Amino acid sequence: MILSVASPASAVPPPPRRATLDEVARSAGVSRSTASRALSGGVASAAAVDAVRRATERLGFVPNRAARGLARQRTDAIALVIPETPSFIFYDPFLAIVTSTVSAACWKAGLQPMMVLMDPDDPVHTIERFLHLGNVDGMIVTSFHHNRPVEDLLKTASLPAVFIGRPPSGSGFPYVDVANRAGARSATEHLLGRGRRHIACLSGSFDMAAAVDRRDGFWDAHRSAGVEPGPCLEGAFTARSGLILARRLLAEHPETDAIFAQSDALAAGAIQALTAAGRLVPDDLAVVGFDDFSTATEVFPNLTTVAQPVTELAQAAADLMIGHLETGQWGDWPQILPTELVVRQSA
Amino acid sequence: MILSVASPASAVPPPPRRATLDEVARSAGVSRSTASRALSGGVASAAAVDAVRRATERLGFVPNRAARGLARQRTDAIALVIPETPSFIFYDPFLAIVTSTVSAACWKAGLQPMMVLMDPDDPVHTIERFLHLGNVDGMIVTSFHHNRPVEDLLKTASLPAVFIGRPPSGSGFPYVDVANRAGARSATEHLLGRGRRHIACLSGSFDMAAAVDRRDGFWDAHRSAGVEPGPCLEGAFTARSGLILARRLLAEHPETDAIFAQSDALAAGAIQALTAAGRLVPDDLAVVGFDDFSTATEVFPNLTTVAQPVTELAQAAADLMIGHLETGQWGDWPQILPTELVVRQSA
DNA sequence: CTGTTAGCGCATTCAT
DNA sequence: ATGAATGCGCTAACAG
Repeated sequence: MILSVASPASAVPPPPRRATLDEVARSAGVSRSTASRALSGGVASAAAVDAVRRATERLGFVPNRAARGLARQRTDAIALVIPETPSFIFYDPFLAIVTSTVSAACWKAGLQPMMVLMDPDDPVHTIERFLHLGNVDGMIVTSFHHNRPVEDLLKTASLPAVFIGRPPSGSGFPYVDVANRAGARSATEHLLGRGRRHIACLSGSFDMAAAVDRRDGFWDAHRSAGVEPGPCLEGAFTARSGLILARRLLAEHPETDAIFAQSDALAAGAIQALTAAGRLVPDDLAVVGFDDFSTATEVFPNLTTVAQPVTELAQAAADLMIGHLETGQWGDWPQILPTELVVRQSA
Repeated sequence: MILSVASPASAVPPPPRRATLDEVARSAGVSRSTASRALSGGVASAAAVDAVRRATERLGFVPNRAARGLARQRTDAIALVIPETPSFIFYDPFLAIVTSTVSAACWKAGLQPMMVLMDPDDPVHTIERFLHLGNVDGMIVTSFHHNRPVEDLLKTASLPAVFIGRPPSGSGFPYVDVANRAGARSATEHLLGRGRRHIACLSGSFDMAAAVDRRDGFWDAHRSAGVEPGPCLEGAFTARSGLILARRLLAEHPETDAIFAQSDALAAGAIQALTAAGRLVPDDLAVVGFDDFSTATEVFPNLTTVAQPVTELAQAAADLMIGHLETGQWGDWPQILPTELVVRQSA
């Protein structure tokens, strides 16, 4: 009786040590190499494959990643590099979508995604060491700001890399992007089509390619229409920035009758400033955003905005990377995905 | 000449193969084990440490993670498990903050964070195999819905785990959480203090502990004040849900003069519905949210809301996990972090 | 304090 | 088609 108290049947779980390939092989009555082949699709008799498969299930075998990596000289892991200060990452739906999409794609392909947050101001020593052969097989870089040290670091990593968003020209990195310029142009044309003639542009930081491209699209539309473009105010892609820039705009350019904001967050901030100043949207000032994230339908009035296919973008980047890892070749790039103007209430 | 064309000096980059510990040791004139100790802080003479350090820099040595993991029987990686459908993850600032905070904390501690997105509806076979000894040393679980299969899966993983947010009662997992109940209570009390007597609650799904706790706090405040609580409508923590629930509320409970929304997104959706219906916020209906994410200051009127310290929460979870990995012991838990009511315009 | 000796778990030659 | 042998790069006893 005492014994059963000291060690009831349910008290001692089976030792948590995992089964090894060796044990599977023995249990299946084959050699380790045969077991290895059977599991990884090498040559093996049907009988062997079956026996190994059953032993695998019986023992709950799951291959050890480190061991496999050591032997195969690859990690089956890829880094998702985001050179951005954490405080921004928090509030950026773009990065959230990219992160989860890339993650899902990697898992599906048997790769492990690793998020590498990389504060540009930090001593990036840890990450520098990490981004080297032996830790990951490749990297996907997004939210890249023009920044020489970081660019050099990525280059010396001598790892296959693909960028989400146009990389610094001449860097030669494969990349995918959305049609920022065309999208901005269509947004601006929409405004012009509604008879607006004093359109301002609220821009993200010009150290990012997206901000530059969208500004150029804004200018393109004006040039084609023969209309003088309004001012282009540079800030960040945030609501706070939108608030501040819009206030400045009202003060310095009171004739403005429309705003092209380079992000939904910028637009939301701008609308807030306008509303607070007693201006009606879209009557007094029309506003169009860029992104079509959830903010677009959370603000009032709902945002007319340029929808960008972020999920597809991230998927394309992942596919490019995965393809390269599997074939050693790069697929077609750059892939430029189309945007679409979504007309709601704000313009 | 032909030879030089076939292999110009600049065409063949130095073999990208990394230096190994062996080479470092040889270059430093010591044995491999001494080099190993010197690098990982074991016993070694100052001279040896110095020689190894220099050789390391000279050769650009970076230790191979897989090899180290194999030898030490630990991976120095932890999983951040998010059992949530991707479509939701996209738009949840809570998860974004948790993700980046946990990531940063892990990197700092020399651990590699791995985001494990886990669609509850998927055949989770891949992940099931992943969450086992040999792939990660532990896991941090967040955004947990009551879901038996997933709970069982996490348990059978027999991995150290810590939850962000109260886990299913009786599960025994260490966890950290915010004071949801007290926070909801203070929000409701604020509304009562402004003379509101018909307060409704817009709730997230009750399969999440946070929704239940916040509802209880809503009731607590009413009970203490001797006021009959208004209806509690269940939905999700999203803006879309807020829109729908608020419409229903207006139709079914027209006497309502205030809303406690269990998230900022819910509040934003509700405000939109109210505005569309011609109700003034906060005059006709006061609204208070929960979270204090960026939405709170992006909507108009700005949200009075219960701020929750998500960064600290995530940090606490990471610390708990890291501490366990280092000492084998669990630190104090549960840690319940305080919330704070932030009064703005909406109530 | 240091070098020698064994593995860690798996993939992959090479024979058979 | 299969098994035996070898090695991936590192850590951890173990003697010295």
